[in-house]
Amino acid sequence: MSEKKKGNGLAMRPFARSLPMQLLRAREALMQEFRPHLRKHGLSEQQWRVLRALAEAGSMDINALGEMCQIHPASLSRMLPNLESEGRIERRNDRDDQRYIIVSITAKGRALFQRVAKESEQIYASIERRIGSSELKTLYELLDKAIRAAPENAQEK
Amino acid sequence: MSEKKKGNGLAMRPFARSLPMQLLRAREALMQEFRPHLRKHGLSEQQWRVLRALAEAGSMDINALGEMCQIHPASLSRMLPNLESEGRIERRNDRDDQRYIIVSITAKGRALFQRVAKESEQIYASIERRIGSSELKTLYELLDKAIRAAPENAQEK
DNA sequence: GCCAGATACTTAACATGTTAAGTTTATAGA
DNA sequence: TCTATAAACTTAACATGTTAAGTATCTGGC
Repeated sequence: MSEKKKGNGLAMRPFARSLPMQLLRAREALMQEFRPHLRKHGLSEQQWRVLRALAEAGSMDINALGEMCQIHPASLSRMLPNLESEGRIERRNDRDDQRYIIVSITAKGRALFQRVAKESEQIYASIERRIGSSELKTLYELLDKAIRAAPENAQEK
Repeated sequence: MSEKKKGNGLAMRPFARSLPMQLLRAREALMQEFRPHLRKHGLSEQQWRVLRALAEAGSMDINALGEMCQIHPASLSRMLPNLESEGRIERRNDRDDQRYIIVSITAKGRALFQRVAKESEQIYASIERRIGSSELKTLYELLDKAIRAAPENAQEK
């Protein structure tokens, strides 16, 4: 309103051109479609990520699971006892190094995963149709590039 | 290991091709660079979004602020009293409709915004160099498309 | 073998995300 | 005007995000 003309008077690009913000917006827009579906199965977004990671990659220690799910080990320490008491995962100490906790998915957990996966894929297919298969591929490539562009993403260590 | 060959035996595309997951990964990778910077100024990621939104768009009611910042009104109800007691924002009731709370940034808040904005832009410029200006532009376009592809993003209502 | 430092995880404290219920104010219709 | 409904916000409860501190275990050097 009372800005002269020197850019926007803000010394900063507009909020809509904040990459973290747009990534958040895009993610929230997508999750709006998935959340009710997960909720119907009694799963939080984070619990679903854990089941999915374990179903795909097998048993893992806490740090590896956290990296794969993008969930902090401290959060996992709180979540995993619940998932375990519900019989969806198991935890055991590593034989050779007692510091490590090895987490794995149970048969019950895998059965749940299969059910949820089926419906999730349908939602995903719908999203892919709307965005376009080619654009989606490009989007993945650019996201990968942005991830790799980070200073030290500590992929392995 | 013991999978036959039917895809990956998972009835689901790999985790790395989950769009919400890659959006989260990319966002986390970027925020790793911004968070220490914000922290240095005593701002949480969410507090910074609020200041930025108010600096850019002027005063707003809670719902509009929540939409712009992607922060739930319930979370804002908890955050805003803190920002207000620190003298960074102000709240007042709408004259014509007492249900609305109008939030605005103070001079002190704006001064803080300007300081943080300056450094943020430098970090952002570094990221833009690494990703590439052209790719970044394409990335924004695809993110916009993904956001618009959502069923009903309730932009206005 | 012993000890300092590193590693993996847990716990605690506080902020925020998420949902549901509650409160206040406004609006529309009888 | 009165009342039912809706809208905007708040509060509460619980899960998760985030950081720092704490515990147990391991590793390497003496």
